[in-house]
Amino acid sequence: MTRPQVAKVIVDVPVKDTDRPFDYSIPESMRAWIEVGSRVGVPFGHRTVQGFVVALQEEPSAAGIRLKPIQEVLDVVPPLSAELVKLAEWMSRKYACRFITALQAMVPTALKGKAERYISLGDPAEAEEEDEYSGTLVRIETKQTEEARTIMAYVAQKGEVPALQLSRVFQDSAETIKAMLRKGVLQENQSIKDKLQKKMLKAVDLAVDANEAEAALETFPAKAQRQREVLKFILEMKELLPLPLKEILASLQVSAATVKGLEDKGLIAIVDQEVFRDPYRGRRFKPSAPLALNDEQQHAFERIRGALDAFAHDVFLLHGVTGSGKTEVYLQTIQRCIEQGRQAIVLVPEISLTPQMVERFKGRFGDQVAVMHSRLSGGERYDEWRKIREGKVKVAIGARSAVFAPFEHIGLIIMDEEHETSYKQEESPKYHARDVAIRRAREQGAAVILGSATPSLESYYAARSQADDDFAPMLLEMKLRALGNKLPSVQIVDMREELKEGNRSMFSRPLHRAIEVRLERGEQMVLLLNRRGYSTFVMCRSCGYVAGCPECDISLTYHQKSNNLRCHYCGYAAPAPSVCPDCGSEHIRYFGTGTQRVEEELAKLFPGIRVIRMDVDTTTEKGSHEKLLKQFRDKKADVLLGTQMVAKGLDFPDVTLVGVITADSALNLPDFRAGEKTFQLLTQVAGRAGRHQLPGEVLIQSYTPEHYSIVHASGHDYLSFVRDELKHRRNLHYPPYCRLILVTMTHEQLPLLVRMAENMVTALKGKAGQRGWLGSLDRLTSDAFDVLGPVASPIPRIKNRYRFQCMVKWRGNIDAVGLVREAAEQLEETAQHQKLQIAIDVDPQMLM
DNA sequence: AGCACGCCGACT
DNA sequence: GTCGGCGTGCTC
Repeated sequence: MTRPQVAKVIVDVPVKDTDRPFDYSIPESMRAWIEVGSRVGVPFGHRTVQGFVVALQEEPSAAGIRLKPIQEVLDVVPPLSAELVKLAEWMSRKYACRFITALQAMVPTALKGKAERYISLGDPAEAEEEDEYSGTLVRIETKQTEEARTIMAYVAQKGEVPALQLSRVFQDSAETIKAMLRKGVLQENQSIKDKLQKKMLKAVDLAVDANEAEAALETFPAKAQRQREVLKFILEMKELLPLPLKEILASLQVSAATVKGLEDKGLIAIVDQEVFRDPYRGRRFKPSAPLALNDEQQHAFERIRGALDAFAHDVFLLHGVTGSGKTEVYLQTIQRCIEQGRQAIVLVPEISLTPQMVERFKGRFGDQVAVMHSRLSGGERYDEWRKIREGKVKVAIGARSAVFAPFEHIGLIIMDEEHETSYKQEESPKYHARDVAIRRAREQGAAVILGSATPSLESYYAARSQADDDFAPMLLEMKLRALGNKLPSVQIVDMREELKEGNRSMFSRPLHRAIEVRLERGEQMVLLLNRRGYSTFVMCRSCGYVAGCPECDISLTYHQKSNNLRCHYCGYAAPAPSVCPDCGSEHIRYFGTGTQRVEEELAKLFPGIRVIRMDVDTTTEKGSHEKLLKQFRDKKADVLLGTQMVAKGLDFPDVTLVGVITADSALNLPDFRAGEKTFQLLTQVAGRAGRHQLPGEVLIQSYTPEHYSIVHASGHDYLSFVRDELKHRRNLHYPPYCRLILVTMTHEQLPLLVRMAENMVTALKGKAGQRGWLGSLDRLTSDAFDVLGPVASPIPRIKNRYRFQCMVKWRGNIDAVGLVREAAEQLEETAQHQKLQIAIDVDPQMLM
């Protein structure tokens, strides 16, 4: 039998020089365990690092070079499959990131092991040998000294001591320890240690077969009746073996010694069993049967089922108004997928991964569902992940990273709220889960559903034009609400008029009146504060001083709870000043309409009003988000007040009013998607009203009520919005009419950075020119490549590093990312010693 | 990234 | 004369 002898390993050293496979020999003992996707510990330079096997070879490639052997295999089941390794490789090209960065993004952080050093006694034979080579320096009589003897005794007793521990215990003996290591009296070895350990539980299993145990019951000695009871119990529960020891002790009120007695008789075995920390353990979910589908749902379902049955990798864009019953379509297609023996992934934006959502999936599919939450602890998340890897579940539901769920046979990937920006990861690998999902599905013959009431312009345009071979989703429309009720009426309130009429409050008269009415009727309401672009910064009204971060050019945010000012970017914190540090004036004030201020205002205007505030301040604690929503559902409050997070996916039957305090605070941001964001947010939040029997009303307060985003949102008119927005995008050459790559360069020294940034633009243009791509986007050429900038980044300095950026706009069938990467590497080469950092963001969502 | 090797200042 | 500063070079 020929087994591969060489493994190609990507090591966990995320820099350019090591971003390639390294070859290792596979020791005989490991050959049966190592696969593509295995996580291994390998000697690398002067240390041990973690790595992933990305390829295997039967024979050593070139003769001559002797390979180091793999030191250890870190998991029994490889955490990645060949399919995922391939996907990671694709990601590293598509998003210009290191291979290892992509691989690491696919496994839970619990599996990011680091080497730990251990000290043990050296092999005596080798110690002698070593002595031959050691110079006069180490010729201290190690074995003779009292100190050395104590250390050796300590190590001998423990067998293996973490190096750190040894150096702490014998702080003053550093020299002796070093000498002992050199002599070989002690030896150091490194081993990769995971961040988390599997939780183990003592469990009981039969050691003999059931019949034999039954027989033993008959002949049990009279004085061991307790043991007999235990054995009987175990036999009764034999379907559930192994049983946790704790349960047996509790159910039968016996001591561990009794059970131990059975083990001594050889009838049962006490084993260590891995515990899956189930965050939903003990919670019961109301089972739900498939609901009847209306015509539109049925049509969508049948189209998708057709793709599933044909094992086609079709992509569907399911455009359904809020409340049109997209989730039921998801559930029934997943059902179909499971029936086929395949697995499904459901991606949801982090903030809509609410208990409501989880409940619907758990209710339908029970414990076949694994949930991946950002608020799970590392261990919990690892356990959910293992359920997937080990085939214990059929459905994975989670945020962005769930797209990497390690299933073997994926049939369906669903992305709910497809337009959400949280699908784009802002740290490296800066991937978009939509693109990864489509790529993965294509390789696997799986179907994809992108669902939204407000699809992103990119997706909608691709579906409409059917131009792009890579991504041309089929459009499925659902225009009616599933329960037959109408979309809520939306009224826009012109806040300029309010001001003219002398109303300086943050509540317009219509909104004020509407709140009053709800309070009288005992109905509930949702108030949205669109705080994007707003923050509670501190400004002096006398001199205009604004409190800013000393290391990042950004204003500090005021936090009421701790009464301090904090920097969003670097974490800098300072106490909030009571007088202006610049001019000494006392007229220093906190600006920006925070949710706290709205809450205070509500309390003042409507005495006795019960408000639940949901924002970053009130939802940091684990489970607080759920708790607040449950309180609101239980009618413990009249108002749910919050930022974006109240707009998404919630479904409360008694909400009849949705108020948007300021619709346009995001419109003026320097972001070409500002209009789209505003439209989406308004549409989503409007959809929270009147979802059930009671009719809903939506009030949108705005200072720019004529803006097409606001007008079309109030009319529930997605198509008109798209028409206007596309016009806008075409004129300004923005996606979907081209694609973007944002290149951000940072350096401590500004003049140097500026020079480098200019070099970058020159290099990009030069390379594009050589390839004949350089062309103005105005011309209707199919291939185009243009570079804008360099300019200072919107946040020009972070953590004392200046930031400059340039923007590549391109389209056509060209490898634009490859070119950018090439230019970046070339620049890093020439500026190697100058600490220039270059970050490439492909298809950026945030331009700030 | 780390870790070792290597070549110049402040100390016993 | 050494200890150690961190520049720079390599990792199958």
